[in-house]
Amino acid sequence: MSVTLKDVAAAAGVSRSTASRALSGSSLIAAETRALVEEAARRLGYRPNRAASSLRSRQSHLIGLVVGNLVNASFHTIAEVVQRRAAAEDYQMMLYITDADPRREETILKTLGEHGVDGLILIGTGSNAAASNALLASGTAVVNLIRGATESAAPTVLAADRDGAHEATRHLLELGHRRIGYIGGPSDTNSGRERFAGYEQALREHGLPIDERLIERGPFEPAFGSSATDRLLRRVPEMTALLAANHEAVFGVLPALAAAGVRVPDDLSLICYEDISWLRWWHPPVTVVDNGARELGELAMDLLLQQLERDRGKVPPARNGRTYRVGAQLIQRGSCAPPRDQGDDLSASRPGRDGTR
Amino acid sequence: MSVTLKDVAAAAGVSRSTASRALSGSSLIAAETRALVEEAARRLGYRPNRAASSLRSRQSHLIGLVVGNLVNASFHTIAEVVQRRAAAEDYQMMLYITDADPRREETILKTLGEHGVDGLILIGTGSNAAASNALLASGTAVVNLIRGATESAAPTVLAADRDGAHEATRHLLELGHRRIGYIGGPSDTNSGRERFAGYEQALREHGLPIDERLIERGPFEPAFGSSATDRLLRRVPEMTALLAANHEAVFGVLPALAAAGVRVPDDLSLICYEDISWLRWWHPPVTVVDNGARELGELAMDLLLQQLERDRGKVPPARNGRTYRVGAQLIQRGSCAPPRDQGDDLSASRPGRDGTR
DNA sequence: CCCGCCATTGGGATCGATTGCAGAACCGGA
DNA sequence: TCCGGTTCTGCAATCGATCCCAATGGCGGG
Repeated sequence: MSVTLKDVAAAAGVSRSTASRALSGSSLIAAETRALVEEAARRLGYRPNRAASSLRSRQSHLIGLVVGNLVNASFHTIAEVVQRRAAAEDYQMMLYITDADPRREETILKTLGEHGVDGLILIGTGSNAAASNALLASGTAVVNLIRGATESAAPTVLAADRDGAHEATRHLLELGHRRIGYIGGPSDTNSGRERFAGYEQALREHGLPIDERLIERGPFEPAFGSSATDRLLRRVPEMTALLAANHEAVFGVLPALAAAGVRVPDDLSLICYEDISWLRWWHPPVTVVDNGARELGELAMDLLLQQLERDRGKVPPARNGRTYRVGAQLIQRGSCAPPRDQGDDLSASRPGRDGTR
Repeated sequence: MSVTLKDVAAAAGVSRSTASRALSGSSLIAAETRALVEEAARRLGYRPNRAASSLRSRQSHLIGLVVGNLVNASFHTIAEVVQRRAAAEDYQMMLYITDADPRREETILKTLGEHGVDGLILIGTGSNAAASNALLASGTAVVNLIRGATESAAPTVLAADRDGAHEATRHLLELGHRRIGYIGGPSDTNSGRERFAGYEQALREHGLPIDERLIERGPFEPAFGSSATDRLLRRVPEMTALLAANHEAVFGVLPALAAAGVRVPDDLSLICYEDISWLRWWHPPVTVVDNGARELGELAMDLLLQQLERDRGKVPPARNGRTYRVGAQLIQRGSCAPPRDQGDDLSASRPGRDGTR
């Protein structure tokens, strides 16, 4: 029913092989023949049949992106970047959502195999190294992103979570803060562990003890951010700064602070993790640690395209599980200030706003 | 290199045709033969080659989802729903991002054709009805979502934007508000027009005039929300309620209100459009109009699967461009209250918080 | 003037699964 | 025992593009 290569060949008065070569940019073809075929293809509105093409050539021109969810700002930024890059290189992106469920992830990896994706970017649960290695072995390009799996043979792109948290904490310390609250993710996650380590390290470097009362770690949910904030405020009223290193929790932290009448940065300096566009519209604009979602996506695509290139050249080199890091960046805005005088009476200064309308 | 149907057939001691029929759930096959083949397939770890399958059967088991971006909460909710449903029905989802650029959209629609997607859900720019109709004609199932294209022959699923804005406005009117501000999207968009119409209608039904000074319409950006809020507060200090019907602008409206020291709902009642999970964690929890993103996605998938089913049954019935609406829902939380006494002196009552906690 | 090389082109097999059609096996009834 | 019918199975063609291999034609050098 639709126009096939055979039709184009007939219209151009050449054979199918010649037509194929002309359109696939092969070098062993006369320039004028190519022009002839291209013209015929255009005239007939020829659209190649990808199924046939990938059946024969074993290249699907499909890449898969597996993410935990799309709500997380970093994830959908990455999805946008990957889709854009893929399209530019004539690859199509199939998107999969695991909900952080290893079983769903496993199913997805199998399906990906069936469809013969050429490449795969995996923001994984970390528990399916075997399945992803199987794909690698069968010739699929694989890149792990954000969450590394130790036994994976594929390259891994990680955020510099430890550095980011370290830098943020140090910034607060250098402003003079000594009682710095921490709201983070669970310790069985990569980012939860690393960011906490950065916070700890910075304190230690300043010779400060780790005060458990200043620390709240819990699930990636707004509700947790809200309750954690309340607990911190109640437990340690003399806290002068807060590092909110759990992205989802930030949505609960901000309103909880507002509800408690805490003024930022007058009463409390605040740094949030992961840059979400609207945090710059906050009042005051919030200082954040940008984990570089865009760059993470770009680097992962670079590595994937490299592998893809190599596979086409049929030079499968020593695969390695090298790890790359994308640096974090502290973006200073208006939510941090030196702590006020310690002797200050909190309750006296809180009720009034400073009135700048 | 990998296991093919031929291998399975050999292992089970049957022909390729029989093996194929056994695995594809054909009815003309003996139960025990099927069991035999299935067992062999499992044992060998057979994974069908989708490219070959779709070449022959003309079914790609691929569906496309085209969205403008992934930042908008409704869009990524829809992406999640569609992906989930698709996976359950053994379809794979390819995701495309247009950035609301009609030219990109056109390219994407063509590519979708090449890959022979079985179906397509299009949150379009509205300007490529021709291309999508071409797909429809070539046997691809198509559903338009959120943004309708008048000349499209495919069914369309829309949000009840007019009703939603109408209900929200009426709610404010019934609480006693008379000066209700409106921040909305540009009038060349579907939602921008419809929501404004709902606002207008409600006012008219209450015999109130449309006051241009209370109205701000602009781009889907946080920055616009912020500046629009400032302008409204300055221009009409006696405004007692605000309907923020521009989703992206909400991110600017909330901080702008906080910055201006406006208390919600004491000084101003507030309703936002589109339910974003963390608005319930706001202080106070924000009353919203839920446009039903989840239901929009579900209904679009239902319609798509229906078409897909029909195509398999080879009963292409009268295609029609019927339009469906998913009702909006007012979710009342804590950001609305009756207006305070008109004679009240605003400046006198503002400094103190009402002291809870 | 003939030979051989290079640059192109065409023929036809091939990728792996699906499917129309023909035929085998089996059943019961006459 | 034979026949018609039903149920299941196998053969072989097919989908559309790719690519190995052989063939063609032109041209320069010996």
